[in-house]
Amino acid sequence: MSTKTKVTIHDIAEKLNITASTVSRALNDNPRISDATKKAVLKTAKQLNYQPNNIAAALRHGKSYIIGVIVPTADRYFFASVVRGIEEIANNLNYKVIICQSYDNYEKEVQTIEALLNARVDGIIASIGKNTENFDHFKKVQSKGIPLVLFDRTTDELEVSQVMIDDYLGAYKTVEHLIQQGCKRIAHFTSPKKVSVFKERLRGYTDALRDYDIPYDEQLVIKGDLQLEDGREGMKKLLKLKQMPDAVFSASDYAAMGAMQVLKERDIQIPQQVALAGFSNEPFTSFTDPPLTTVDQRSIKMGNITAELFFEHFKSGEKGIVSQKTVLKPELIARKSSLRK
Amino acid sequence: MSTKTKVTIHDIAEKLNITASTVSRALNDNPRISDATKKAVLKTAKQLNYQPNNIAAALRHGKSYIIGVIVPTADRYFFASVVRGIEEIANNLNYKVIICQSYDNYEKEVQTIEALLNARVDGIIASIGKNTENFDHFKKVQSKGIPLVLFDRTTDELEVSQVMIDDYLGAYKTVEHLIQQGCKRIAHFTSPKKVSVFKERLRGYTDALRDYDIPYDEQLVIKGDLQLEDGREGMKKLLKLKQMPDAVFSASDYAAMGAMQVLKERDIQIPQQVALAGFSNEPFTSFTDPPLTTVDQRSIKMGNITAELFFEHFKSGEKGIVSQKTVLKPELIARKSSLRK
DNA sequence: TATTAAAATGCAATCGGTTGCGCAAATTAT
DNA sequence: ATAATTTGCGCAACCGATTGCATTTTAATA
Repeated sequence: MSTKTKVTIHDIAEKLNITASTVSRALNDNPRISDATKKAVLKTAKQLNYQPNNIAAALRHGKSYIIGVIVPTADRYFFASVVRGIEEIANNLNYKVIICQSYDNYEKEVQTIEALLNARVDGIIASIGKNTENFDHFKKVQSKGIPLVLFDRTTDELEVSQVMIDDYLGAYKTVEHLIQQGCKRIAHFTSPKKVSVFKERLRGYTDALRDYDIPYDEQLVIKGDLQLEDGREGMKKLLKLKQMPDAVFSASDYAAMGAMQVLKERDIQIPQQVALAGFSNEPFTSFTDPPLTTVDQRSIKMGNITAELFFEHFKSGEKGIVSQKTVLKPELIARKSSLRK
Repeated sequence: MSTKTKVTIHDIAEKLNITASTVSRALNDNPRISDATKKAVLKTAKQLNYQPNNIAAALRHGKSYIIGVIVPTADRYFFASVVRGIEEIANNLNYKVIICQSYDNYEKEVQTIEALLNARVDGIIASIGKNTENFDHFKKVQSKGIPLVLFDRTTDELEVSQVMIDDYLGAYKTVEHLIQQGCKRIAHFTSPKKVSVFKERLRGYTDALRDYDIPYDEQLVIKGDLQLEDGREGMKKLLKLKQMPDAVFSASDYAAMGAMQVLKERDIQIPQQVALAGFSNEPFTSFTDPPLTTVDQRSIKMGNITAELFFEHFKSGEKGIVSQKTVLKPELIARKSSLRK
């Protein structure tokens, strides 16, 4: 009850015989207002059950205190935790976060950007969809002077601030680790998509082989969508080669898991016969048998840093923003799937 | 370039020598506007690089086309996919979704509600935090006539529409399944929290035992936080009993996983010596060895239904809303961890 | 051709705060 | 005691789009 019509600052003003301006200032703790008035305003605000309307404020000063976050999908651990990391920071600064999923669909991504623009979000944080090859929608965001920061799935075609992990290093270290465990024919699961992370991991893979004088064998590089099923098929393909690999470094934990399943079905010893390593440190990797060696992407940290970088841009005003690239060091998590002892 | 000052419908109007009202109507495809004018408006809108401002529209008709979703944490698969399910529906109806995490923290939950109210979201969908025992903040939402729907973690203390799965049934079926596999001493991991889902699962457990004439043994019911570590400790505790259980039904997949680890470390055969079952169908459960029997909570479906229920309320206008309780049937996913064949 | 109905557009208020500028009262300085 | 500040608050425009009602233009009917 009580909440008949919406109560506004005008109602408060009326009841106190002052103006809405004063009420507004009082509520915002403006120093130009006396403490007495402030108290009175606060009191009647409670009495009348006043609920501020951010929309009106947002309209007035063109700031919504909302930032849009676009991820391919929110139900993958990695993205979910980055979002969590972003939210932690944003919330502390009184910003709300709108989460949008592109489902790796280009059109949806474009539409989402448009919707966020219409909603007048104060900025956008995004991880680019797998199939995106045209970046005009992101350029539009920038041209409107709206802060934009990309994380993980980024692109060089945009002069934009970005946060990612050193995928190259993560891959290099993993392959190096496999080599040190005695592996000599190391296969790699990668993606044909033009997403930098996969290209970087591939580069880390080839460079590590080269540095350790292991010949690069094209047959051992399997391209696919990196889902579990792709890993299964990739592994089967590898097992048909004249010479079987003695290790698989997958650019995705899921594909690595698929490979593990196939190996176990065929009673091939992991890691003795074939060592395995994935990428992302998905939660399940520690639960498999054997636990899967993988690379941690510092997801929450990445979210924190992305948000911090975002707010830096934000404060640094319209101009004078120089795009900045932050690269986090990934961490190799060596587990039994690759530890030959 | 070009985007000097913000261009509004007034700019379009000026350029065409018509009024803003006409532009507004044209943009909204109002039938009272001639096609010729509409085309002209659309054209100059593009020319001027016009970007609609939803905030102004929102202020005008008190609708933000945004709904707030509160989950304890967004990086758990279950919640992430419910959110995904909600988003699917909402997006199709041109609604955006603000995701907020309560981190199972009561104060944060209250603050979040307040923030969403200030943001004038058109409604709120929430899953209650574990530690919440006072529901005034939710009552406030209702008293303001803002649609509220709860999912999964709900409460009877609120006359509110809710969507959940039949936790009782899920538990009952699981225990029944274990019994049919020949288990006679079935332990249960549960939580001491006052969250209905755990109470229901416990009830399903006890009822199934009763129906199959298996004596209830208090020692076999372990209360804890249901994390992996709690499962490990619970299992160790159980193994110390004079008479070991021959099955464990855990109210959480994580705790079940902990139990599995302990059993494997001690070379206790699963499911022959101890059968295992969890709850939630977390993605990792199919990757464990043996794969873990569990109960699927239809998370995406739950999200879809929750959103649909929400929008029903929404349309049914202010009054005439009767709270409605939707219960989804869970699905027992019997895997090797419990199949004694 | 005059009359009326229908179609297309304009007018002006409104949504709920915010804010630059101005004015009067209270306080301090000279 | 008078001038110079400081303090506290009001006035009114404004943010950008929406909408009920009025008005004008066009088409239809008598």
